[in-house]
Amino acid sequence: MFRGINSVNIDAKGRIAMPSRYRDQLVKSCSGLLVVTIDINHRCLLLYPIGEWEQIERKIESLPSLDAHAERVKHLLIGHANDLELDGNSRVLLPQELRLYAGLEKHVCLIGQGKKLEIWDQENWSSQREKWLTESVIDGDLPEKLKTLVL
Amino acid sequence: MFRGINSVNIDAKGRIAMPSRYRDQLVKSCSGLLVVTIDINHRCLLLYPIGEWEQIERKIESLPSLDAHAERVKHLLIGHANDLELDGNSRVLLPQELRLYAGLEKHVCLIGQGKKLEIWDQENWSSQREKWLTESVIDGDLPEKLKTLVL
DNA sequence: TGTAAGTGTGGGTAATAGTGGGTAATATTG
DNA sequence: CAATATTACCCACTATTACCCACACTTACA
Repeated sequence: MFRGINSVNIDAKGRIAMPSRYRDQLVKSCSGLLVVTIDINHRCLLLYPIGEWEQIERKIESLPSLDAHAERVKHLLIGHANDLELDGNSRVLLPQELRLYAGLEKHVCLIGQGKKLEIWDQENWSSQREKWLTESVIDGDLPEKLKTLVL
Repeated sequence: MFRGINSVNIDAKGRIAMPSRYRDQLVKSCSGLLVVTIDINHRCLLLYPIGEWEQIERKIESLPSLDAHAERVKHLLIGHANDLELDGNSRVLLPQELRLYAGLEKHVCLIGQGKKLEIWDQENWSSQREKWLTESVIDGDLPEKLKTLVL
């Protein structure tokens, strides 16, 4: 289970170090095999243990082929998915294509989100975070499940 | 399972190199025998391991002969299908006819899409990708399965 | 506070992937 | 059957990547 923020640097070769608290867990649960893809709503990346990803992939694949929305999701998510493996130093190499998409330069944030880690450019994350914080909550728009959520 | 993007160049003879991560898999699963045909919705090509293609071909062939849509699909897909084989350097030669259809010049993208690889001209892919990325998601139109997808 | 262990970062190097092109064999055309 | 074009099979070069080692800095603990 991923949670919390980590700030890490991308090195000249495009690698990031996996925070140490996730390492044992990742080696045990998926032998260090991960999949990274794009987030289609934000300019950030999503990082899954291979097993988690495969479940999602199966769901996406089973979507109807002739539906335009399904096709879009399939192309964006599966089309941008890349297998990764932790190296000897527990780092992963992020493909250039994806680094460009998310605007990852040097300083990035890893945001734990349960099954997955999100990878944000530091700047993008800060501004998105501010946006979320200042957004007012209008009850009318909330889905039923959210309305009844007890924190 | 094909996933992710690869940028490759078509050489002067019309060949493209199969990304290395697929090579072993292709040799094992289909002895390097592939089938390429056109995508009838986009200006790109579809590349299948021979086994996968044969399943699809059987389905297409069993479509009713007197249906106009079925006839169209049959002609376009089966009519443009070409057998390919990986050469000693793990490359395949794309027939000129199909290269022209997809507007493949020099820089192309291989997009993994589960059972198949899509072959796009770099430019076409970029613009189609932008289109998909900027398309707004209108909940009302989403198929049920997509609405409940949890990433 | 000093030492040891571990994390995050940088970078060198050998292996390999991707690319280009020569040439001989094969197919196509007139 | 000759002339031409196309394809298959090599070999060679370059850029990228995987793997390794090194070091600075933090944390843990005596």
